[in-house]
Amino acid sequence: MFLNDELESKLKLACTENNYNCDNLFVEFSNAPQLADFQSNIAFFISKTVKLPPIKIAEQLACTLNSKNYENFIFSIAGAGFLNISLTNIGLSYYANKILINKDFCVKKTNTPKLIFLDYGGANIAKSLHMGHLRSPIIGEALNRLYRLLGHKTISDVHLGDWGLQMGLVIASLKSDGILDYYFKGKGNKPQITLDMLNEAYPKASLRMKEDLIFKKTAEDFTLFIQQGKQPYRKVFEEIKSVSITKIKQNYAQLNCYFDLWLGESDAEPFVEQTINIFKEKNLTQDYDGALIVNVAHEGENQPIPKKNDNDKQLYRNPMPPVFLKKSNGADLYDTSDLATIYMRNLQYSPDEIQYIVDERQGTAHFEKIFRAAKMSGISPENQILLHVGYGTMNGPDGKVFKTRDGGSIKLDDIINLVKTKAKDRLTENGIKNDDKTALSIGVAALKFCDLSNTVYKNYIFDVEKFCSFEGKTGPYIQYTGARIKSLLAKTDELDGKILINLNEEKQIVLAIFKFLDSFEACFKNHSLSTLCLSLYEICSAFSTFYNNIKILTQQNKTTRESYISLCKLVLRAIEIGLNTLAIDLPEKM
RNA sequence: GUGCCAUUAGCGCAACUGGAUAGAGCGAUUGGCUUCGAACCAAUAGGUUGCGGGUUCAAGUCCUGCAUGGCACACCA
Repeated sequence: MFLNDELESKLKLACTENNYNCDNLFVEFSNAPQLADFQSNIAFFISKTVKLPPIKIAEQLACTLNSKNYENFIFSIAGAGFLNISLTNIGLSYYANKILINKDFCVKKTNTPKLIFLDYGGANIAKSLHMGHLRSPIIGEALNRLYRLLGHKTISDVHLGDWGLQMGLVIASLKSDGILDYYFKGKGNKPQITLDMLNEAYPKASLRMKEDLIFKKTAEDFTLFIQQGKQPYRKVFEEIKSVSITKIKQNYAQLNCYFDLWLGESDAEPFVEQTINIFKEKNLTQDYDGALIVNVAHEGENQPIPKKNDNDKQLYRNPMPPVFLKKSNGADLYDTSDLATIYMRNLQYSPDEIQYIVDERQGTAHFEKIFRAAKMSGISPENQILLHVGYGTMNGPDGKVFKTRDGGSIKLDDIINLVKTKAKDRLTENGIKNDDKTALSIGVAALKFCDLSNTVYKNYIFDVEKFCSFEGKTGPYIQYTGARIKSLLAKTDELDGKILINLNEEKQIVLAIFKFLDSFEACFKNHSLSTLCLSLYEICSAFSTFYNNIKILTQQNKTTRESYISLCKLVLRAIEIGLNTLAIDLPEKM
């Protein structure tokens, strides 16, 4: 916590003076805010080793502490043995000013900066982005910014899905429709491959594959040909890739998501052979019906369960399937490219940590085995952290993965247009001169804040209404508070004054800012932005109360007026830092 | 079948290492714009934290059993 070091050292001193052991000493925000601002439960711990009731111990500590006459704090006791700490107005004012003039807003930087490699986005080439692609870039971008704010270095890679069977499927489908005659038969003019063609081809091919085994085989062959660099397959692949990337970049930019690297699975291809050789040299590979596998199961894992009927699928106790380095037809797989990618990243950047922001469903089992394989082979050095930040699925009202009525998924473009239109209507309704950029930033704020407010690993119910709701605990409410402060500050040119806290309304703002500063650590630890979202809301809520009850610019007393204005600046700065971390814009007017 | 995750107010969600009377938001009811921006503020109602046992001074939180739901489980990504 922001005041932890200071309060804990005071408490430690008091413990020492009373000859108490101060293990387990920590200070937290009060659970009974009507009684105090902070609390410590140290007396409960001390009473385990000392034969005294906790309340007596708390009393002694409070007495010792109060005898020091600290001007910023008052200590008291309550309940069974809580040691309560309140800030005086002098204390509140002191810290408010300290934060205001600090260039980092007193955001605690890390003592051990790391190089963190982030893998998020994960769009697929030849497939337009849909609802299922929302969370990874939103969460990834926010984590990226959080890490940098805390003093870490980061590299972000969009890691496009451009290397699997999907590519073979799309090309096989386009070819059978005659679109690729120029490449395959040398007939006609070079075709302009469009996004619409790709969007149509993939689902069609995907369906066809399930019934048409010859087509499936063709697609698998094509996939292999692309991977082998055979023409014209490779050329068509490159063509499709460049068409897709343009569109994907646009989509991500609308969400304020940017990447240092625009690499894909295919970029690890030059490292595949070396990667596989490492496994072979260490005798980690096995042959499995012509496929090349690595067994990563530990003792007792992946035990086959006897089948009831011969036709049943083989199931396993404590499932932990092997890593597949090569298919029996010689093609590479998801596993192969992920391992080669780790090898490549370590060769080029050797990060301290690699984080994958990937859907829990497709990630949990997969990354566990990939990480095991990477450690077994030494592709990932022992001290490198490999982490899968798995996020929950967006479910429909039935609790299952969200599907539209026709069984499909909503396109990302449609979602963005929806929230943007809704925001635009609202701007017009309020008589504010508006442009597409502002409308987009408000709509996207609603969407992103809604998503980031949820605990990252939990599934949540996708609700269109909620995604574009602008009132209450929402992104636009935060933006609105910021815009209102900006507009107010534009009306005055008074110099900054010292913040002097007197009113409860002011106190609540400062306490909310303490919580805000505290939230970064929790977010870092949990790889989740929900605590930051909440504390940002609490600042805005406290400010709105203040704003409604107190007249700022017309305040007669100059010192008080200047203090109010500085308090506004303090809040605005918090909003700016918070929204910037979440990668949400702050419009001038809305 | 095996494993992982979830279950908290009408709804969708919070609750920091186990701490005090489980919290805001939406929705509902009510009040507040002649005053710095009403995407706002204030107030009221709303709970046996899925069920049972256990550990503890203290359990939504830890352990255990059960119920319900979701997800994953061999050459898709």
